[in-house]
Amino acid sequence: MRIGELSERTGTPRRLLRYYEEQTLILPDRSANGYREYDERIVDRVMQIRGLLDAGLPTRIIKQILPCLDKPKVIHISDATPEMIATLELERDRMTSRVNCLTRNRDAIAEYLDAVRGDVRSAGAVARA
Amino acid sequence: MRIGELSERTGTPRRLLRYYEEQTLILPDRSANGYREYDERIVDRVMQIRGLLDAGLPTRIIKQILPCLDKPKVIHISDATPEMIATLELERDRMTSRVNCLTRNRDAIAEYLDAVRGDVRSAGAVARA
DNA sequence: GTTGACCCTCACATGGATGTGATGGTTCGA
DNA sequence: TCGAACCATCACATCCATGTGAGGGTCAAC
Repeated sequence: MRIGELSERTGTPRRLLRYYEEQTLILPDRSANGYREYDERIVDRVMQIRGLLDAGLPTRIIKQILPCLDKPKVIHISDATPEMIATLELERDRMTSRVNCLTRNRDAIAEYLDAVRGDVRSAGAVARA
Repeated sequence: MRIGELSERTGTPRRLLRYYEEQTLILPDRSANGYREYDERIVDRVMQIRGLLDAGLPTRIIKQILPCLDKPKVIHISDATPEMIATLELERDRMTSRVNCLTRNRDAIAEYLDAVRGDVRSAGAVARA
């Protein structure tokens, strides 16, 4: 597919698809006329990129973790340098921290919303508690 | 405490503490000489802000969700406008998405790391699975 | 063969979080 | 009283993800 379709299917501006390519997160090939040609699988990858970006990871990090998320993992095991592994461990832990932080705060928001949605009497009861 | 101590205790540059104040995420009072004076509780709050920022939330949103995370929730229930509630619900869902995305990818990284750390035979076994 | 809808490559702009430094006031101990 | 170590404001700089648009090819349909 070409960039327009990918853009629509992923809800991602073309500009960003080109940007992700520039950051070497994706690597479309080109048809004779120079148009980018995207593989079907790239759809999922773009979604993943967006999700991670939205979760606060910079493209530099995403670029490093993407390769080890591909299903046939073993291919990439060979070229795992010690620094690479250290980076991944660190990033894994950072992601865990993020998950914890987000979960904690989301639960608090949910709890608040539940309280607000509850009728006034129950809210008053909470107030007196 | 003054800004220097808060900075050290939270690992946050002074610059950013002032920035968060400018964004009205925190509201220190001032001593006679104009120095910012921070309450003990602000330490946790700053950590929370940093965590949320790191998880990809903009200060604008953080500002909205912080009030409903304070323990005596009920105080803020009264001034909950419908738009406010809608915003919170949306943000709660966005946070859930982020948690899912992060968890998924973190688990994949962890799995990869386990595979890399494991000996070659077990990696081969995974490959054949 | 022209038009419209695609695509390309620049390149400059913006917004948000952060860095850095200039300039100057306050406090406190040597 | 002087100097170090705080603090203040202000302003400009940077990085990164994104927006926007100019100037120009490609191609299919009419």
